[in-house]
Amino acid sequence: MNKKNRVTSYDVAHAAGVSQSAVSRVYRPGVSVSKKTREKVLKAAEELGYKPNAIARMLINQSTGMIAVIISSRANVNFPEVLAQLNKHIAEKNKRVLLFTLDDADQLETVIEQILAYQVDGVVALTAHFEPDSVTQFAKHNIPVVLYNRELPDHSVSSVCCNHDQGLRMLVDILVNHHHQHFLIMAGPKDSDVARARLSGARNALLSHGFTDTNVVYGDYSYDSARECLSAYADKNALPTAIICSNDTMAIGAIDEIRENLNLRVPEDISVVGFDGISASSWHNYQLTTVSQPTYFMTKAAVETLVNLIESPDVPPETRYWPGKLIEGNSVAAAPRDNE
Amino acid sequence: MNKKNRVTSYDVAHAAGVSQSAVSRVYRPGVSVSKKTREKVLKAAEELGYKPNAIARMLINQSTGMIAVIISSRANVNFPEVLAQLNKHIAEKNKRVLLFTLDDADQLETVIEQILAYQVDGVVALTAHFEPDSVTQFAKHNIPVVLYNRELPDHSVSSVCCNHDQGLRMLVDILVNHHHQHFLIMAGPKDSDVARARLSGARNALLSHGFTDTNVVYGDYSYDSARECLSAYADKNALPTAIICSNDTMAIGAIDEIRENLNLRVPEDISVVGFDGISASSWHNYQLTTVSQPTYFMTKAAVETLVNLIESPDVPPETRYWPGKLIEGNSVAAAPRDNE
DNA sequence: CATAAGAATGACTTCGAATGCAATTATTAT
DNA sequence: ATAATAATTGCATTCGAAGTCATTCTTATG
Repeated sequence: MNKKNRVTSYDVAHAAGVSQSAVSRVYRPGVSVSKKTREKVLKAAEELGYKPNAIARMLINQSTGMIAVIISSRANVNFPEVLAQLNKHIAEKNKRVLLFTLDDADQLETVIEQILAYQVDGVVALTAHFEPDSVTQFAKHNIPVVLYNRELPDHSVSSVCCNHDQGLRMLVDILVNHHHQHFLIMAGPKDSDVARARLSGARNALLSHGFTDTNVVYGDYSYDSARECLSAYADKNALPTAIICSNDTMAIGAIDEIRENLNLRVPEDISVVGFDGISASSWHNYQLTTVSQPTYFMTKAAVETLVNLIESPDVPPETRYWPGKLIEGNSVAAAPRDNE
Repeated sequence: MNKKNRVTSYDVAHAAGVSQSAVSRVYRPGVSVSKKTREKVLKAAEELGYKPNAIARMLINQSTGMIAVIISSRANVNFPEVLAQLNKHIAEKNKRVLLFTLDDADQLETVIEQILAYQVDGVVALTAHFEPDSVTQFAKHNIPVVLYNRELPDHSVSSVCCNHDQGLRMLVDILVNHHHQHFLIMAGPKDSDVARARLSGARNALLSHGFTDTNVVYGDYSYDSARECLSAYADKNALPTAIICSNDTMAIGAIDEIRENLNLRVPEDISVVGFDGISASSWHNYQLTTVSQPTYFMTKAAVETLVNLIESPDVPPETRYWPGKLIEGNSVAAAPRDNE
């Protein structure tokens, strides 16, 4: 035993009267050891409280079994769920999550250094502040990367994304079917990839119905920002009959602002749609029409893609899109007549 | 370079024309190296893309710089915030989070084995399924543990907890000051420590005002469960004038149920209080009177206590309580008169 | 200029488990 | 019983960085 009184394979070997190799072999599956030795070793290990040292094992195996997950703490609402599910899927692959937070660009270098130092088997990036250059760094060190809800322009890195275009098309179709013609897009922060994807999804969908130049206001995904920017917009513009919000939290903020300060009704006067399918979206007062991301499948796909890359580094990068699921609430109604 | 084409200190040493020891010294602070050698080494390292291997360093240093954080995925709502902040504070101490999920008791052994194998420097446990025996196992291996919002009966392990008793006393005092006399406690799941602490806090506070035998219904912290159990309760019992909910999500559920199905007003007919201070609690329709946990300080304290224990293992276990912060909303009003 | 004191350097060993190889033992066939 | 084969076992080495120790090179001082 050493100073930290850790029990090593040598201690067990000594106690069991066998060699260190024998002890090691008992803990490696598929290696031939006689019942007798195995029992002696396990008995001694039990008595001494021996647990194989994963660090030493990593060094010799050239594989740590650790996956770096990079998140930004100011991420959108469904991140806890995503993280928990990622963790679960990674655990099922018998690997572990090493967590890194990346809040602004100047931490980038430090975080990457650390990830490289820890010799992780792979990286899942859930963060916006992650430039193409960074990805290259990992590539240089042969560390597979999967982006979550983010894609690079050249698709040189594997990604798993929700199909925001398709989701927004479903929402816009519903609004158009309800004869809406005057829209407002409430977008998320400009530096978020997801927000950008949803904004362009909304624009594309509207365009395909012939609506050009729809007005856009920018919030920061929060309830308060939604109320503020809608209030500011209402001061200077004619109100739309339908608001397309880039997430549910802002949609809820918009609904409250419409009802409390604009003194109008939802959905009778203004229809509102969101995105994400957070639990609050189904609460009595809101009952949002929204689209939920298939988080379970997306996280599962991300982990599978990554593990695949770890096992076969030559698999080319793939981008997997998952369709959102429409949740029809009660926040959309027929557009009020223009001449009312 | 080896098969994974990792660059080692030997490669750098060779390229720089110095010994491996020299390279190592360049990366250890406070060791004497001449400017000349340092420059040669850094130049070679830069060219080769050398990053010190943290795994090898761990092995020789007998310290991994990793903190195991154990969470249960079905944890309460503010877990993402807690996890993000924990991670931040841990990163500031120049350590890393290794994440483990513990959803039910039968995973306990596996998770503990893995944590021990990974030679983490310490453990932060945010989970209910964590028996006193488990803690003993870590003690046996000299791994410091800090419990978050959980304490052992014998206080043999350090804990950082929100003072739920004090928080509920503030809430109950407000209700009593508003002349309420008929209460209902809506408690969280029976197997959650936090839920138990809040239940007993509510009972104690009521008792101190002379109210005994307050009725209790049990939800699972969710919106739907709140609506269901309140609805079931209302079918068979006289309604209280005040409902004390063990978290904000249930308080919101209770409010919606009161308004939508019991056709009563909040706060005029029934007052409702919550706990947690989630962002939805301040939304227009709810404006809950609630108590928020000082998450920032609690997570900071947890990390500091743990790091302390890592550096000085003989520090005795301490339990630190943090007071909740009262948020006065608009969900409490004077109790309606009995003879109304 | 000689010498002591100090700084810088490299050879070698350590951390703990895994594995190729050679030696040994057990098993099977003859 | 004996040879032939297979199954175990232990020795020695490996993974990559860090630290001990002895040695060499500087620099300052009398």
